[in-house]
Amino acid sequence: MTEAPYLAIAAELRQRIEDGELRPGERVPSTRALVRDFGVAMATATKALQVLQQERLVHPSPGVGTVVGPPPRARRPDGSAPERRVLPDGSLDLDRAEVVEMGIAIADAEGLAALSMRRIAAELGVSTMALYRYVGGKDALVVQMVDTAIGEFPLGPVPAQWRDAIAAVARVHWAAYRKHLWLASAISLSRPQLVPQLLPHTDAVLGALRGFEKSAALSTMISLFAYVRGIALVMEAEAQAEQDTGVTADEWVLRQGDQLAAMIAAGNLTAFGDLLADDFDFDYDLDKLFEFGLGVFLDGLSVRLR
Amino acid sequence: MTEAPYLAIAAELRQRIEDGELRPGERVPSTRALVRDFGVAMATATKALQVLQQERLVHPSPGVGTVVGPPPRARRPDGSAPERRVLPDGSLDLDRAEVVEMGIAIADAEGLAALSMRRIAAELGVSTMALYRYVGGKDALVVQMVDTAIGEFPLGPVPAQWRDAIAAVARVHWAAYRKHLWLASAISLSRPQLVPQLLPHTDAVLGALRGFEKSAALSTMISLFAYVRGIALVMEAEAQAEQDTGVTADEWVLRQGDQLAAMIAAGNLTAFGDLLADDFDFDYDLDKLFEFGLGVFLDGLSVRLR
DNA sequence: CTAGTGCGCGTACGATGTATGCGCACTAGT
DNA sequence: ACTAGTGCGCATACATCGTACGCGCACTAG
Repeated sequence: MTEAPYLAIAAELRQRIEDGELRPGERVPSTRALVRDFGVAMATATKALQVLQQERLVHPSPGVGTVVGPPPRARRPDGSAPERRVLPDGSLDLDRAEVVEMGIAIADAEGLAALSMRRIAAELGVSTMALYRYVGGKDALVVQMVDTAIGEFPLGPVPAQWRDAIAAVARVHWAAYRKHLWLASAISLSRPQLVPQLLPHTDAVLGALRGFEKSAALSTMISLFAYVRGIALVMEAEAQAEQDTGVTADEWVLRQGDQLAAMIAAGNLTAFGDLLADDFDFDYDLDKLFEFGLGVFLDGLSVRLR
Repeated sequence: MTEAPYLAIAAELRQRIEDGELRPGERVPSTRALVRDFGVAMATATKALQVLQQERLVHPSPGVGTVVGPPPRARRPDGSAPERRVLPDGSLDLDRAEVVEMGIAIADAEGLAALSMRRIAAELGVSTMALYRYVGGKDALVVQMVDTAIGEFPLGPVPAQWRDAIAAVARVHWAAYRKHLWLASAISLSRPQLVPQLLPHTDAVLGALRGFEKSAALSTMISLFAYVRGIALVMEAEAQAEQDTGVTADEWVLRQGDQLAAMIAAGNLTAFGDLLADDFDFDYDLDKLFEFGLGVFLDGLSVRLR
């Protein structure tokens, strides 16, 4: 799930193209040639070429082979759309969007753990492997999901005051996490892939802090996002636990109360004991919690950045 | 991996014991009886009884059955330790510790993704299923790993000043995350299970904030831990990516630079562009980053809590 | 000695992500 | 018109996972 067999072939071909060894118009080795030369299977070679195609470095020319260079403007043979449409430029974004949307829908409803390629395929009424024509793999799919999920929450006009601006970005982030509970862990799981829709957010924060030292601005941004995601993860864990066990946090405390009390007594955890002693009822409102932490962070920034 | 088949049986029996329907000294249904009555397999019944045994609600009496009540003081038949020792009280903590240690070792070296029951078993030179006698399942194992990993970092004396106290706890946490890169995501993944070794930490924070409003103290604690884990996740992602791809963050920026620049240009992300424009070199030191954010947070608390 | 117990672990099941290979529609060249 | 060769699409199959299952064993009470 984290390996890369066909990517090596793609990389090699890409190198050859960039070095000018393969010039535009020339034919890149056919899938069968790749099969022979690299000792791999047909589909692996196909996938390698597919990668380069998505990068628009090459394009297939039926009956000829795969040639170097971007695809020509599509000739629309008119009509004959095979149920699922293909965009004018030959890319397959429309179907990809469908797959990604379905992924998001499943993850929203049942969490990232319930997200499987088979599940998506079944839900869309297509075969499992058909998905791989649109998304490249599960990891890539998740990155796409993250990107479009964040894209649902555009920034809007950013306030002039740096403090308000930062708060606005943080709240947008929070809103996204709140709607898509899986988002927080998905962002951390997917390697530091480029998430284009995230760039305006980082830009807004950096812009708001333009007056300050650069390293401080960068540190601030990372800290801020780390904090927001941290709280979001708390929220996700709570939601998942409740879904899995059917027990809310309050009920859990009630049920585990004895064990907890015993441990508190055993470890003479006085402060903890005090907290539970008087019937103090902490309402587990994560929105308030988030705003509290955000306020603290911003106050701290005011001090630090003068 | 997240279901509970044998636990239902355990719960039912526990209920019967607590209700007094099964009194101390009486025999709980034998494994074979459970197999018959619940329509499950032998091992499932065995596991159910094992659960109650670990809770010390029942104990096995060879040749008789499993009887209600805590186990008697062990008779040591002396010698005859079958290679792997068993503790005097009959528990199996020693071997469990071995399993947990091995899990930690693997996760430390290759990340949580590389952690599998088979792998642990192979590394220990035992059969896979033998592990289940000591740890109950992978989820439980991970919780154990988290607990002992945190346990490696005891608190020591907590400073008197609330600010210093909180900082001390946060730094201990950070040290733990730093040594065990998998810890941050493991804590979030494992359900809100009780992690005993964590209690002193929360207690220390709550104790330091005793003077303040209770809900504020609790919010502060959660926010603090969320922040620390958030930064730790950034660190983990970076480490994982580097291990998987063999590319450091700096190299990545260099390599992806073009793509990034294109996106910046396309989205007119001016602030971002400025940052990359002059050859500003952000040294990606996560320790400094962590301290920066911690400082901000503490400054903010000073303001908020007066 | 026997009948019954719990224990330990080898085997096997049902998931997963995805590499593999086959049949097909298609086109360029003859 | 025909053939040889292409890329495409998907059904099949594999490796890996967590762990439920069931068998054989050592043991003890009667």
